[in-house]
Amino acid sequence: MAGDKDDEIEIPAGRPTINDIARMAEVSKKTVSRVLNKSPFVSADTRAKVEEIIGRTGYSPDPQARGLAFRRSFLVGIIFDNPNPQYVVNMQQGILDGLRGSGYELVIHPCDRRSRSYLTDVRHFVERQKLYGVVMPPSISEDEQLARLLEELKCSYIRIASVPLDRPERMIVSHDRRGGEAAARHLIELGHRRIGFISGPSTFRSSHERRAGLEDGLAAAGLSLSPDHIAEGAYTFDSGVACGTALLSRAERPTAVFCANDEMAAGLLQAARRAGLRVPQDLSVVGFDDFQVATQVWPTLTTLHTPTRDIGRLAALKLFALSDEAEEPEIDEESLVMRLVVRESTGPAPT
Amino acid sequence: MAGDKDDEIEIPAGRPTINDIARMAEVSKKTVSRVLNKSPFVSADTRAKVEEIIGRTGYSPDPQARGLAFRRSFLVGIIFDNPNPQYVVNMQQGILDGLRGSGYELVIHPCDRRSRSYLTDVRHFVERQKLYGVVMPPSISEDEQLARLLEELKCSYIRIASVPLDRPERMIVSHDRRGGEAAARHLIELGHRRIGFISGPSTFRSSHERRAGLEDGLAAAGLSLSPDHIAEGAYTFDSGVACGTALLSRAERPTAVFCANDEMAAGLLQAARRAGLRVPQDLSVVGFDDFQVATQVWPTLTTLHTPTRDIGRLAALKLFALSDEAEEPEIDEESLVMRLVVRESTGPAPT
DNA sequence: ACAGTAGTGGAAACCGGTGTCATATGCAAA
DNA sequence: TTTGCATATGACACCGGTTTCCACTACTGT
Repeated sequence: MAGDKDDEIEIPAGRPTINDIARMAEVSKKTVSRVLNKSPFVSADTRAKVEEIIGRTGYSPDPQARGLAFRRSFLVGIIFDNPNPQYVVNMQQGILDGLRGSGYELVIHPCDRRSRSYLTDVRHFVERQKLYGVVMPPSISEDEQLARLLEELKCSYIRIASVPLDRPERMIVSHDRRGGEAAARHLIELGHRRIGFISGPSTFRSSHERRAGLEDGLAAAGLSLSPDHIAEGAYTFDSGVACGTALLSRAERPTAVFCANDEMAAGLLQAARRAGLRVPQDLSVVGFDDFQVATQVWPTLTTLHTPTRDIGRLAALKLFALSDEAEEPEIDEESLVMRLVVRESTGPAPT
Repeated sequence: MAGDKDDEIEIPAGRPTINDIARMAEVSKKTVSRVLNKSPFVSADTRAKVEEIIGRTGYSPDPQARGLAFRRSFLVGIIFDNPNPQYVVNMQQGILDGLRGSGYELVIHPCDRRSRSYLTDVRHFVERQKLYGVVMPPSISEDEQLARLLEELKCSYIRIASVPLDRPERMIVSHDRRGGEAAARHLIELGHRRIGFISGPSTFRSSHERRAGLEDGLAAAGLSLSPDHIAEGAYTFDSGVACGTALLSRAERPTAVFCANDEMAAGLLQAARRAGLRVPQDLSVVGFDDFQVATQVWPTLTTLHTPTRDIGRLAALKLFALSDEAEEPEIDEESLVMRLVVRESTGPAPT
């Protein structure tokens, strides 16, 4: 028993490791590991002692070493191709909300679905980093090839889309269709009968759903969407200008137009101004998203508020639920409802 | 020598490890490691053989194991508190441009400087992940406490700001002042003499610099900025409306106003409309940033284009240069110049 | 009193890389 | 021929965790 004068508990110099904690608590590192991983086979006394020391030293296990042993990382990825900066930032914030306090971090991976190497890039990204999971917002979420790739790589994922695409535990379905219906009801209540629609790109389901909702609402009032009053845009401001110009030059132009997003609605306002139409006296406009642009144009846009950040948070929580690390979060469906925000761009139909 | 029938080269089942490569190349794992790390002490033959096998198997080393041995990670962080989504997304894209092909990934960490735990949060983030480096755009880049914290944690960082803050190798200085001067020259050439300014929050250096540039330009023409024609905004649309309303109600109102960003310029347009002023006939407006909003308002904004994405790319490259992993990138100063984009919101001064 | 069993803790191997150090080889100089 | 040095390679420990396996308690039931 030489050198047992040194059984004083020393605080190590740098960041403590599991060995330091074990030494200070006078247990084996395995026992510390059991405490860290909440194993039931640790006596209350031992657990308390170890936890006290962990708290006092501020120890937290090294994610790399942990990950190496677990054969996975503590990183969550977001793979996206959505062109709207505000959508992206809100979604990132939401995911981080859900990750907070878990020790997981968020790694971003924007991509271009048209790129030849897109799937290979994603494969390298997920495989190399051994991601814990990924979140995919639209429209990348609708890519079945990508979903199959992640399946093959055994990487958990959550898809956010406006229609159910696969197993519900891996999906968050946004209520775009009901949003479109709310827009329709609002315009119909204001007396509009000739209601037009500017869609997003045909590759976006959200645009289809928003249109389907509009048609639901119209049908309920005995109305329908005339092919003459539909234009296909690209979710961009410029496409909104172009589609708006086209719609407003129709012989029987609509008295109200529902746009599949705010950017295009802003473009439509521009087109209306150029055509000498006053909004909302001559033309009512409804947007979708309730992003900043909705309050920065004139007149301000009546639009549907999308709870992007809430959806992001939910996505992170669902990811944890997938691997039994947490309970399936109670989905507060009400918080995901898209609410109509009435501003200046809608008014009674011209007589 | 029992079992030497098995010296056939087998392709391993899952992802290959360094051991698999070593076995297939009939060298030690250490030699493979040397090839990976470009050690000069490997013969050309051996190197070629190992590289051939690496290429054929698609092997790439595990960043976690590598990081564990190196005592650092292959993650770059971006710490930001900038409220503009488009700035954030452009910056992220730029950093990713610079990281592409390097094997590094980008981890995001938005934060709120007013939060009590902000510095602690950053410390945990950087320390736990053992980040290779971080990029800090304004205004978080101006926080000296944060810089000292990173110094203490021995974490490389690049600060992006409109004035030099510390050692140049850790800074990217944006040319906000010259941008402000260009705005001034433009307005002066159009005949404006009473030129106003809407600033950002006083905590943003960029706003000071943009104003200083404006004053440079005015001084060169023998003009100056009247205190009556200055209002302090908050870089937000609403503050632009408020400041605009204030400035336009002055007895001698300015005939042109330079806004420290586009959002506020959009707000000013709104205020002008409410005040019954036509832009640009009665009032010229110059913004700053050239973000999407600049082309989505009416009239479209004359503004200064900021090369956010290029700056982000440069930041990533500089990070590598800090640790001799790469040459100091040749800073193409010309690509960082902020160019005036003339659109509809500026015109000759009213006579 | 004597096994049988569940609860608890430790030693050693392992995850996939890198660092240190020793050794083997080739070639020029003594 | 021997020495000396630089280059090329490998053995082994190590980074900081987890898992496997085993030993040692302290209870039970008979």
